[in-house]
Amino acid sequence: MPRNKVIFSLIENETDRKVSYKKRHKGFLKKAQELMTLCDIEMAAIIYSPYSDEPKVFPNHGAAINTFRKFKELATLERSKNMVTRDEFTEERIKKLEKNLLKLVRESIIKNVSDEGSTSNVPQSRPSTTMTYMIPSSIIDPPLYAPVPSPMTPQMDPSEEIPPMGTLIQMNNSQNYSSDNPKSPSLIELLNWNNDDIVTLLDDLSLNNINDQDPQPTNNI
Amino acid sequence: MPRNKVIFSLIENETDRKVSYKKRHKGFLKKAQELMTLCDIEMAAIIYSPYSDEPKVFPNHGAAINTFRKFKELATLERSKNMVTRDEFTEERIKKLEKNLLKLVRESIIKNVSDEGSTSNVPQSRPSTTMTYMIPSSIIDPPLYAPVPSPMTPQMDPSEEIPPMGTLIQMNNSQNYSSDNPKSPSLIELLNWNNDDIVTLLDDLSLNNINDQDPQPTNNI
DNA sequence: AGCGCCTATAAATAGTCGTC
DNA sequence: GACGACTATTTATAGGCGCT
Repeated sequence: MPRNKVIFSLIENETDRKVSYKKRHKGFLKKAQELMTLCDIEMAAIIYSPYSDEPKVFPNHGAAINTFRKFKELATLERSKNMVTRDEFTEERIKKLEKNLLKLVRESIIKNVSDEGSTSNVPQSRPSTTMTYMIPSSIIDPPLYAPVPSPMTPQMDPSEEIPPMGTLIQMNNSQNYSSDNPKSPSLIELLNWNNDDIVTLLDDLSLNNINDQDPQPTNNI
Repeated sequence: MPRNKVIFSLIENETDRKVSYKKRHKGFLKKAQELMTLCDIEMAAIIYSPYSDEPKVFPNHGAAINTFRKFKELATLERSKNMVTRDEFTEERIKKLEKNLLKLVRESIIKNVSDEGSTSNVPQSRPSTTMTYMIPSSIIDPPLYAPVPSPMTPQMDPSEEIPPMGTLIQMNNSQNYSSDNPKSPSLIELLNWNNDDIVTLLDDLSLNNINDQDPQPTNNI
């Protein structure tokens, strides 16, 4: 800008460009610092350049992170980048967990009935214990109110979509079970899980650095 | 800076401060634009001020998001803000799932043994099926190689830390089980889960917006 | 108080030169 | 070629003024 007026386009000469970058980078940071200090505002900046291995983060790492946090579209950014909120993930997990546990319990029962006495999965040097265990029929014969497959059905198609427990399936023979018929209990109920169990199962304390403050009013978002 | 030299501290007078902010804000963005264009670098900035409801995002929303993505400490930021990567979440889920399933299976067995014949959880109008089910002793008596609690132990302390299946516990009596002793099978193995089952259980296609590119080489990080 | 405009002046910096 | 220092200039902008 001195000597010659600046041309607002890429500096073609690589050497000149680097020199200019270094000068302007320094000036830019100074301007940023002035703006921040003189006017008492919050700001952050990142500069990636070919001239440094690390990005320049203004005003510093921690402050920049705090500022980025406030960027209200950050959640959208993360969702599209292989990240989800804990609540979203947890909800999906519960559904999937219940569905798959149901399937696995069924398969496991079928397998153990047909292979009765087999302990191939258990170390031979360890004794096995045979216990009589009440299997609620709703686990074996779901979906409730739907045609009951034989327990000896060889193997369920893994790709088969199993409706969630508790879902009422419209019967083919249109026989109507009225509302006095109890609803199928969910697998979670059958396993005597309560809400605390679920929370315990899905909550991970090691990931909780709980400092959700957002103390600032929305007037400067 | 003209007329009077600038004093590098907060402008106390509120009116002057706002005027100065407006001028400097404009100048700052111009400097940023020049730096970006003349030197061909990638950068982004956010400015929160009391003088605008929306933060000023430079150079624009989408570009800023892309730049923030590159900020390599973003994962740390998210972890502390109730967000985790899918892999981190999945790994923790597997551990927690196995641990809690183990506990629940134990409790369920204990409950059903002591309340044998009870079908309180099952609709009375539906028949129950009693099946003989081989319970591997390692489910009942874990941790394997550790002191074995009585199956009739009333109720496990929910806060009790259960070592992951497959972890070898050093015995108190120092009796050494050499390596020819089979390793405790994991609960997942006992349930006849294979890797595909795990993936199915934990993978959620609806959350996969797979666009993991990172096409840029690391020279401008 | 909040503007837009003006202007004098402080700051920023492109180009140059000399060293390594 | 990459710096460091040194200008000569261009830019940025504080303070003023007038208007609303």
